[in-house]
Amino acid sequence: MPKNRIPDVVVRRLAQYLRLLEDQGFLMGHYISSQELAELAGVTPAQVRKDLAMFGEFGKQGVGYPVRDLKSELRAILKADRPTNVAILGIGELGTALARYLTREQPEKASRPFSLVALFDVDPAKVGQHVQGVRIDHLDDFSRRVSEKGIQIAVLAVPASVAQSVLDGAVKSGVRLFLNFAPVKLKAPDGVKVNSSDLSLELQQLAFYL
Amino acid sequence: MPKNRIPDVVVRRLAQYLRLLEDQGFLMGHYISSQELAELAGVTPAQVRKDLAMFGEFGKQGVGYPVRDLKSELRAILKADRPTNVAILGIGELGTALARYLTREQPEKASRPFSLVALFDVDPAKVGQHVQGVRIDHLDDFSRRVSEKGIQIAVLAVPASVAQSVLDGAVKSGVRLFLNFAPVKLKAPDGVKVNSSDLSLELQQLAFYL
DNA sequence: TAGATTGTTAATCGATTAACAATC
DNA sequence: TAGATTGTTAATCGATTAACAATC
Repeated sequence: MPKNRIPDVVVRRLAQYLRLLEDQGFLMGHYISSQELAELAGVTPAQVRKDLAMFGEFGKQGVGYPVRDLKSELRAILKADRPTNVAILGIGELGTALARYLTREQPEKASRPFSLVALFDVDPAKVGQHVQGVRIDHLDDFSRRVSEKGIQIAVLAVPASVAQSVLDGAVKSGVRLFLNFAPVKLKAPDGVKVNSSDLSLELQQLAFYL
Repeated sequence: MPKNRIPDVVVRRLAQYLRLLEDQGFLMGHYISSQELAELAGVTPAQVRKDLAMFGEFGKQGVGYPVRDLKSELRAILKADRPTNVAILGIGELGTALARYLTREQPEKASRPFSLVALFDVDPAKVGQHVQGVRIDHLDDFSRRVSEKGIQIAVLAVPASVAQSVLDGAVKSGVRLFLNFAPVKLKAPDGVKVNSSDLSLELQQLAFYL
């Protein structure tokens, strides 16, 4: 499965489909058509079929996709069938909110694929405290904890001014996947993926439509 | 200026360019070339020129774009030259973090285009309390406050289960621009714009690359 | 079988990049 | 003027949509 060939936007839609199936599972019969799934997701049926066909032939002509199987295929593709270990770097207001969010109760039968395994900050007043039962370590210990705790994804909730250097350090420690909340464009070497969520950019974009 | 003709992705890059100019302002001379701006933004020079050309001829051949003028043009385009009134709906952990974020100190000369003017929740224990000096009102008062406070953008930080109905109510109250943090796909009528920021979708997308 | 829906190919659409004449 | 860089047109690229034969 050459991931380089799969557009990001397809992966995003697959995650969307999976969530829709998990949310609405109890309302559905054994099969769901591309038409029905498309309606839920707000896309075209052709797009649903194309997205799914990139990973295999999951459907049955004349009937649709078997819901149970489709869910487990999607979970496997997205690695949602196993726990993924997440660390948060920067335990300010936002980092704390994200920690709570990640450990919150999940609704009904949804899989809970993310485990919060470590928290980091540089403030001596914070180091040693606990959030949601997870200890805050000093950022200097990050490298050691990557192997100890098996950190797979690092969430950056640090100030913009230090985001790039924190990222660089984390990359050196062997982490390849990042979700960045600092309002800066980060540069990373090949093989490292950085998704960004930028509140002020989102708001600024909305303001254009005023 | 027919906004329908401007792709979303262009607006997003313009906001990015503006931020880069504001962040790096003190390092720059009077002019910046599309080449230089492109490097900062991580895009091609042709894209920078094309994006800017959609709104006018801001550059001077052989020289580049005058930084001061370009900044103020971008601010005008993005409405960052005037305050925009934002309300947050749902003052849980995330809503509180967002409130703090929106009222935080801004670095140096950056414009501060967003004013947090109102907060809403349905929990009687929260109504009447203050966050960052702003009172939490009951969501029932939303409609009244829209006109009183001139709410232009509503940030949805409510639970996923009620996000759609809260959105519907806010639309009835006359708000047209939304930033949604609930992990659900929201439906809105034409003329209403909803941007979404979905943490679990971002993480799920990263997990694909494990 | 008849009806329905998939998987896939071909057509369309839109955005990005390249190229270059205009011009500062 | 000579050199550089814009604004814009044309070429490329990639993703979305339409269409339909295969087939359950």
